[in-house]
Amino acid sequence: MRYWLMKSEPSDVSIDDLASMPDQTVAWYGIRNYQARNFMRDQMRVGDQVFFYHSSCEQPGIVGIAEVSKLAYPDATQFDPGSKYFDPKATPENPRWFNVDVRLVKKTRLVGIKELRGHPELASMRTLQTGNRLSITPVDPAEWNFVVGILK
DNA sequence: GCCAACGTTGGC
DNA sequence: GCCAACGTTGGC
Repeated sequence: MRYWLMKSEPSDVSIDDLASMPDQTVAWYGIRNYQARNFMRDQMRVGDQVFFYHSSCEQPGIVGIAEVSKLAYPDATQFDPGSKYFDPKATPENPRWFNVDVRLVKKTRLVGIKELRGHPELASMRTLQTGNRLSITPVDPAEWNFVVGILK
């Protein structure tokens, strides 16, 4: 089993939005970065554990734990001309973008980016590196366990 | 709103 | 295949 960190803008889908979804599950649509897509399409498996992270907001940080509940499948928004995620180069026969489904495991306290950066144990966490622009990043088991430890 | 960082695009 | 221009991300 792998561990991941997935960023979402709370103005788009917040942890509370996720909690109120049917089955507390959401399709992780709208990823238009190849590396992030490849993580979902090639590496994510049902049961993988995910830190749900709020980005581009007043208090960026980890706000919950979720899990992959469905393997990657074509992202429906790429075929929708009315969507801002529409991709004219994608066809149902040749989809370009994929997403997994993610289900809430539990909300946690907010562990802000500043707090995360304050722990030397997390110094090499992908998402904390300057210039990191990936919205989906792998998390080392040691990092995962450390963060779970400070959540309490 | 600023801006550093970096991915993508497209002309050559 | 190079690389300049452009767009986007995301913390501050």
